[in-house]
Amino acid sequence: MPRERESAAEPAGGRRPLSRELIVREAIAFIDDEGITALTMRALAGRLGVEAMSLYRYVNGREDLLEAVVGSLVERIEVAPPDDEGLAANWHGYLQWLAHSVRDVALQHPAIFPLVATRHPAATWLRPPLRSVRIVEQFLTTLIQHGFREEQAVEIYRVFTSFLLGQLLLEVAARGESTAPVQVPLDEGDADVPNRDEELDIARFPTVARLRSLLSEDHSQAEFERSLEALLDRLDLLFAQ
Amino acid sequence: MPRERESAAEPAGGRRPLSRELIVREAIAFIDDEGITALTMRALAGRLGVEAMSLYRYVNGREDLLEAVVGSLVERIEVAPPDDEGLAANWHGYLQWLAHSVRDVALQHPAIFPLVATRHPAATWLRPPLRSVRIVEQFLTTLIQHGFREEQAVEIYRVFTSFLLGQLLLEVAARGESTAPVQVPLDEGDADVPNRDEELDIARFPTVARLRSLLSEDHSQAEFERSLEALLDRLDLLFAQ
DNA sequence: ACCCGTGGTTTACAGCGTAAGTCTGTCTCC
DNA sequence: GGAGACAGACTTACGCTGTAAACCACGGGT
Repeated sequence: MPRERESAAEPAGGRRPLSRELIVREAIAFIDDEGITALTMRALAGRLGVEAMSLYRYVNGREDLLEAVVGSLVERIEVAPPDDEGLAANWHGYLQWLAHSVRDVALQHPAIFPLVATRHPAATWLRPPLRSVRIVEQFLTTLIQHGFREEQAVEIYRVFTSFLLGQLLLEVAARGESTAPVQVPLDEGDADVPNRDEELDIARFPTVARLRSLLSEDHSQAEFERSLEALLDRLDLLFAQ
Repeated sequence: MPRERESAAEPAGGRRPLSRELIVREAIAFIDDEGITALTMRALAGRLGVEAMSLYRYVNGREDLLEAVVGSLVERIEVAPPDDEGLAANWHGYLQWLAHSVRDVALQHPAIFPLVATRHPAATWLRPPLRSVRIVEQFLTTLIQHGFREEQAVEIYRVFTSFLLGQLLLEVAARGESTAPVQVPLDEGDADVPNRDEELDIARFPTVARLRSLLSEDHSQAEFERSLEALLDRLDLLFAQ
């Protein structure tokens, strides 16, 4: 006798029943695969083997879906390092760990992070829908319990967040570039050579031309670590206790 | 005798003839007024007293229009400080001036800056369409001529850009919040109280609750100056010459 | 007188988000 | 067993979007 199933509504298609979580998860996968502009209600529904309007029972329209997607990613940010690594013992360790946690999520979903960055910069994390209070809470309490004054903690929160935002936005963009397939138009050959004048004008921009390869190198990882270190050192200096 | 007009095609309607520049300018004003999602080809055309399809003679579709909008804003960034202020004499002065130039543009068009930030982080400024090579060129040459090695100049460019990006994204978001009218639904009173549980849970997040006013204060201006100073000092240290 | 480029309009269409109605199978209570 | 109730999907329909394509008006140039 087969193990009982909690839902008898399985139409023998092996299709999991719809749910908000499933829809959001699939939306994330979809955006990862095909980009955010390709995400339409119908297309997403199709991927779930379902009609578009069915989604509306679980999701309050496309805007709400995107909110949920962002929320889901924010949820994945770990708030506290595992005890056994002793990272929580000093605030350097904590901030370092948090930065990497955010970075991991951002790099796992490069197509979504810009959305997170523009719709939920730290400034708006405390407005409904409250997406990440728990991160802020953890952040502030950790710093305060390590001896910072309240205003200092808040200031560090701001500095730290804007640092992360800029750094990751750039890194995500850089990676998207290097991995993106070169967009060859594959149109009819009618296209008149329009991008010749777009070519880098070596006469006008000699330095950029000379340093081009240097500029397009990807140091993201190392640079991230170094900049993070620098930020922490600076905080050390600023708030020497 | 009235001064002669260079265009005899004026249909007595007082309407300037269409042009790419005019369209882009109007699009910027539109976004400033009504936000980016409200910008549709028909709406913009209507504002120009013209039919939607007329825009397509000057603009290669909506996507191209947005590109042009971003490009126009990037163009407005001044590349070099006026000679008479002596800011170009030291690289601190130059970077400070450049940072403020970018900041001015960002704060003048808060609804557009996120678009600039996500579509044109520094990493993509060197790919066609080459939007801001001249900024990069000026940046690099200035630093190099002040004694930095080439790799240093490139690294500073990266650090500086990610700093600006994060800082301004946050500031723009913060300002948008404080000035945004509180979105009261004005629907029928049918709406069941759904945002009660969204309220800040004081029990679970005591620190955030306590520091809420501190967190929502707007120190953007002062903080921007301070962070910029700190960054420059750090660069001083790092590349002490 | 003709033509043709310039700068617009008109018409048309596919695809979007989504409001509203409808079907269908299962659960619950008698 | 029968009768609702109801959840979870599908179907239809509407208004709006971006945009392709065809169509005019008209002001010189030859």
